[in-house]
Amino acid sequence: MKITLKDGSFKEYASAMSVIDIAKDISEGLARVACAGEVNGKVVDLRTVISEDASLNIITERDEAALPVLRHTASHVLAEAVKRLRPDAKVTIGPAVEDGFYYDFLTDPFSREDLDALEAEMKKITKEGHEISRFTLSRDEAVKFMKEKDEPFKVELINDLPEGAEISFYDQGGFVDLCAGPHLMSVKQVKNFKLTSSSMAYWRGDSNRDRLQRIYGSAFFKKEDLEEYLKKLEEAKMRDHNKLGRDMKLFLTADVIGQGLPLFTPKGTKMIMKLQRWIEDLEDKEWGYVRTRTPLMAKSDLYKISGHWDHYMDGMFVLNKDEADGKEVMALRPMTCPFQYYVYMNEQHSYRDLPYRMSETSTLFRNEDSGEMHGLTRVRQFTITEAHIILTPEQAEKELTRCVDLAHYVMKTLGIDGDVTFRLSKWDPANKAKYEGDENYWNSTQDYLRAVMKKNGIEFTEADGEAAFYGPKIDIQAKNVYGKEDTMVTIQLDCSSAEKFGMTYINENGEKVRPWIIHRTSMGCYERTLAWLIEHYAGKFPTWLCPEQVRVLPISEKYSEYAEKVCAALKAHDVDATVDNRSEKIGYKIREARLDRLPYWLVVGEQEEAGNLVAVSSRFAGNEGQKPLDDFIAQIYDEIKNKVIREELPKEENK
RNA sequence: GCUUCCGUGGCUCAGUUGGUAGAGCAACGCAUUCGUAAUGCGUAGGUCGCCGGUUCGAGUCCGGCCGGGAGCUCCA
Repeated sequence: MKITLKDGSFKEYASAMSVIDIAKDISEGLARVACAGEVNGKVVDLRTVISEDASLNIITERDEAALPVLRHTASHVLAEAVKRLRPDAKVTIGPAVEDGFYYDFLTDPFSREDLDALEAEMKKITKEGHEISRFTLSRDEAVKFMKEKDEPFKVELINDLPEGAEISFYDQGGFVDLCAGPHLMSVKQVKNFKLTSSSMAYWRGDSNRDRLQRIYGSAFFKKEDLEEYLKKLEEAKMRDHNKLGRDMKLFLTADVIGQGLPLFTPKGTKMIMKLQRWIEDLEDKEWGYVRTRTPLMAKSDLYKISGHWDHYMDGMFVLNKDEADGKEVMALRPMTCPFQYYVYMNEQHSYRDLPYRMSETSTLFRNEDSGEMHGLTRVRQFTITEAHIILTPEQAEKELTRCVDLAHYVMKTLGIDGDVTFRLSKWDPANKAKYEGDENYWNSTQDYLRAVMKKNGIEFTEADGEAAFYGPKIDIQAKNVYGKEDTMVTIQLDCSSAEKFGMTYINENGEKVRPWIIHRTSMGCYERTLAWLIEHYAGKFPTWLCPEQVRVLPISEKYSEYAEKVCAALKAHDVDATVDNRSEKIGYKIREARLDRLPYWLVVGEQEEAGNLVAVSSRFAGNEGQKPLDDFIAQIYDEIKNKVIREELPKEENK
């Protein structure tokens, strides 16, 4: 048998039966993840390899594939610890996930103290250092085995496995768990782990079934890696827009106003206005959009045509629902689509006019469940640069590409293009009632979007059940500091709404035909984009986006007149500048300017006033020394105009 | 909507077994007029998220509501 190692070398062994010995052999020199190997690209337990001519890679702890094995084993150690401290707890499943693992139990909630106690127990278990052995049972035997252990969830899992399947178990010296593997050779190898949090989860994700307690944790081979991971978690919390954005006085919420209804301060508003003015000009001047302004609400009749009444009722704020006093039933709009369609239909269109690109800075209302709201990323009212492009089917491919290009340009300019992933959001064939149109419609539109992305060389994932009810989407996804994913930009293909609304254009043969529609955003809603920017830059935004770009710091009140003059000159060049005129020492003013994350601050005193100079300091270069005022104005004007993203000084130098 | 944790002055927090609120920073005032990360002194600021209950007495115990976090579910 040939064993190939990651370094390219390989060893010949006489018998497949000795594969465990092989693993142990290798483990002494190279590997600690000794019972996991890769056969034909799949990570398996070496003990399952029986073929004489299998060629496999032994996974070493240096391999990425090793971490899930470690973490999965850690989850079994956790399960054993829980069973020791709470014998009545019922075990369910405990997989490795991105960055760690979890395990779900049917038991009472866990407090932080419980988690600490479990960690201590886990350490005890790993010190006991039992070997992990694997054995298999037939399905009937397995059911009997888990029934004896009184583990109903495991019994259910086993019953769902195909008949005749060989069911594997892992025994770590007393605690035995149903598991497909692979695992480490010994619990001894589980060393650097941490239980991070606990929460509730439903059995099989079904809110009608048992409520389980989930414990999250992570594990690493190296202590340094665990420490770095925990440090990263801490740092992530420091960047959390929901904390930082409030601290920086960009937005607030008020109990009496309600959940998911953020209020923007002058600073936060300034940032949003900068984004909005930029996007509107960009779309109109360079990408061929026209602008509309349509009502924030409409009669229910409109939503009945659009399909929202049937497919999106729960997500809407409905007014006069009971038609009291004979008042008409209205609803706040959850999207702009149908409104813009009526603008389109206000006149007759020729194929020569298409694509007709209508954009609107559009405020939308969505009645999210109370538990869904989060900071600025999930709110009940938000404003989005939403466009609907009416076009001929022949134009769709090119226009979809243009939409992707625009979104990409926007993200690149914001400096956040590296954070995103693309997703083809498809319907859910198992839940057809949620969607309009038949299988044919969905397959063809999904194929269309897939082809466009492939043609543009975009890497993407595909997800069922993420489509709009009227069509599939290209979604551009970004993760927040906690690793939770949100849609930033969406580009949707809709070949069905035109029919519902009776939209037409006149084709080359003079016939009235149905257009296709692209629903798209270029940046995502302003609230979510601001949140993303706060987290990406940890509040240290590129100069052009900063609500306060320059602060002029007179050394004493004697120079405040000159400071005001400098400030006025900056403002005349569209720079957001202020003067700190307080009678504080210069060191104090500088400290505050830094803590406020200002890109630039200008110290002015006797020398500067005499020479019409400013002493420039910045987040990017520290103390840049004295410059003529006009030079500085030219420099920052250019930086703002071109939306330059300057590199920050390293942390040590910039505290 | 569900589970769980949390809610003390603008911010960060302290407040011992229930005895009637305290610090630092910020703010404000006065002094200081200062050269690249904290000048000094003083003043003011809280019905302890809201409502109700237990108690002679509740920031502290109990219940409900509102709001915030994490996770689940949902997400056009």
